[in-house]
Amino acid sequence: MLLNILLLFFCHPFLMSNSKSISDSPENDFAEGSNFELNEFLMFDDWLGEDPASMVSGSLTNPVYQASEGDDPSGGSSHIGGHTSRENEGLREKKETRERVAFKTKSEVEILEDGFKWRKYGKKMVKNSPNPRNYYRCSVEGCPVKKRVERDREDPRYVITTYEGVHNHQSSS
DNA sequence: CGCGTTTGACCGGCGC
DNA sequence: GCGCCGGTCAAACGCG
Repeated sequence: MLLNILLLFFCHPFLMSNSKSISDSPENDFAEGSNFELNEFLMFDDWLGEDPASMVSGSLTNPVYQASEGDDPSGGSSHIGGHTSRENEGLREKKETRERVAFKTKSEVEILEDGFKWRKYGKKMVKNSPNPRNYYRCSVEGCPVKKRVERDREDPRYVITTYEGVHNHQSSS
């Protein structure tokens, strides 16, 4: 688990800068683990078109994304337990913003300070969850990074933060 | 006045 | 084709 974290941080520079900025800033009280603790995290590299259940890294057994589609009676459940449209992977060629990382943290607040400036651009109520989902974009002009923040469906104490893309600049704070 | 948030509209993909 | 659903836009608004 720890090896996974180190390896992933090593592979993703923007994650390294995130963790560094958290530990460097003394005003972040949750950096010491008082009311903020990183319980679990999921790592997706080139996530699109993959079965999320197969992407859950090593020792993680909590199916975050499976829970989000568990009991949809309206036929909305699709790619988790049901069919997998793997044949589309061949034709799938998307843009560069493919890397996705999902963190599941235990926090009372949803605004997790990670060293970057974010601008909210959307909010949605998702199906199967009473909690809204917030969409943020990196404030730096030209930076393609987005993130979405939502509360866990069945554990409102947890916050799921999903980063998408790689910063093309230094952290700003 | 500049920048961020809010919030309903809009849009594209997908299943029926 | 229609409607649902997740994601994004953008105008209005708020705040320093």
